[in-house]
Amino acid sequence: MPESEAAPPETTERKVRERLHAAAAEVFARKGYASATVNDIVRKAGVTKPVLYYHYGSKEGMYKAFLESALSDLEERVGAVETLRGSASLRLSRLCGEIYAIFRRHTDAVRVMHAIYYGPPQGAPYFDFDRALFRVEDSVSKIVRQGLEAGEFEGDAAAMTRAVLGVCNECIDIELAHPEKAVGKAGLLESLDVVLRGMKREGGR
Amino acid sequence: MPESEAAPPETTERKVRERLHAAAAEVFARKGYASATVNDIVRKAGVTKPVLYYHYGSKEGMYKAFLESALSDLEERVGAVETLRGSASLRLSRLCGEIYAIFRRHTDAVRVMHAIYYGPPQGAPYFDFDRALFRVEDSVSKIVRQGLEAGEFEGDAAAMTRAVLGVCNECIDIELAHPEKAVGKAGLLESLDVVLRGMKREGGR
DNA sequence: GTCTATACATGGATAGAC
DNA sequence: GTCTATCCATGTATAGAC
Repeated sequence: MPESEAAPPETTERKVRERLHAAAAEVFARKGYASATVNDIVRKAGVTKPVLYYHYGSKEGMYKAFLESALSDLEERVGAVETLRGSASLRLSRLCGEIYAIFRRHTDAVRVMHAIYYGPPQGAPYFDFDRALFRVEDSVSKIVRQGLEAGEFEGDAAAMTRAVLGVCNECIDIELAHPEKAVGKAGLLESLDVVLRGMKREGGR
Repeated sequence: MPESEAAPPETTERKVRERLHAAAAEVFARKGYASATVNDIVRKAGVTKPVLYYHYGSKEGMYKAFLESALSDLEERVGAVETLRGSASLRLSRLCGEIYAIFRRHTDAVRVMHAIYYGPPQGAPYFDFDRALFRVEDSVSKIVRQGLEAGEFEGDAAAMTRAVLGVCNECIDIELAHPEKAVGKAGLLESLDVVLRGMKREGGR
């Protein structure tokens, strides 16, 4: 990033950077890191190659800036939800709803992250997804344990945490693979309710 | 599976094909489709480039053969579990256990599939994952509906199906991202039990 | 800051001998 | 069936003018 010394009409530079950022998001999401080319990105952004290198240094720099902006937003919003009050069930609903909302805001980044995190590294540069994802896991885990202490829940904390995260991820996965079959926030909360209440009929067993 | 079986002195060809297959599995799983190179595969298999082209035609043919063998195994085993009898809960446990076992047998293929199916296509050739995955989903869904009809379960069938698949995928995802944190079949069944019984304490609310 | 033109490396695929 | 050597397209990155 060059040292700009009080240059007011920087609107052009800003817009170029943003256009590159948006174009990179689309291209990386459609092709993955390895298969995405700098040519693809600059073409979509309506600039030439050296412009990308001037602003982001390399394909790698472009990629990291793209992921960084999405994941920092995730951490911020999950942190905000942690301050809410109410029953553990209610707070889990809110948290899951927020996770889903973040996914909708950053679908491109989630798709790329998903592929790299669970799949082959694709030769992509290292990126610390764990920091943000552990944040989410800890947030769920904390609410579960509070529910246990309050006598609202019963069972194994780790198994319950996995079940809650499982329904969130399942609904996100469905939408990633088949957008037309998306279940939405409503479908997610419905599945969360299954986990909270159980599938078996009351008194059955 | 090659057509002719009555050729005894084919041991060399067989071994070469199998070595290539195994090498491709490792390389695709470590690098993904786009980033994996034919050179990587032949080097690991201990053969030269034209040998791969002779047996599999192209990088694409190598890739498809690799996935096909894993997914046909998946379909076959899921079909076998469908014949079992017992309560819906028990059959769901068996099915989830089998899904996990298949994942363990074909971790490489699952990793690659996961990335392509939920993530960017990576410029990989089209492969019909849906056929096999819908088979799994239908299998779970059918048991859930039978449980509902028998009065063993209560709730929304689609939401319950998502919850069950969610715990399976969650446990698989954990192992894909952090093998050292794997919860194993036991952990999976524990989480499935959470879904069956519910997190909330009996009588609470 | 942005352009044109190009250096340089790599990868998929094949020709042709054996 | 397998080898050596090579073709050719593509991709990242940069030099140098404006």
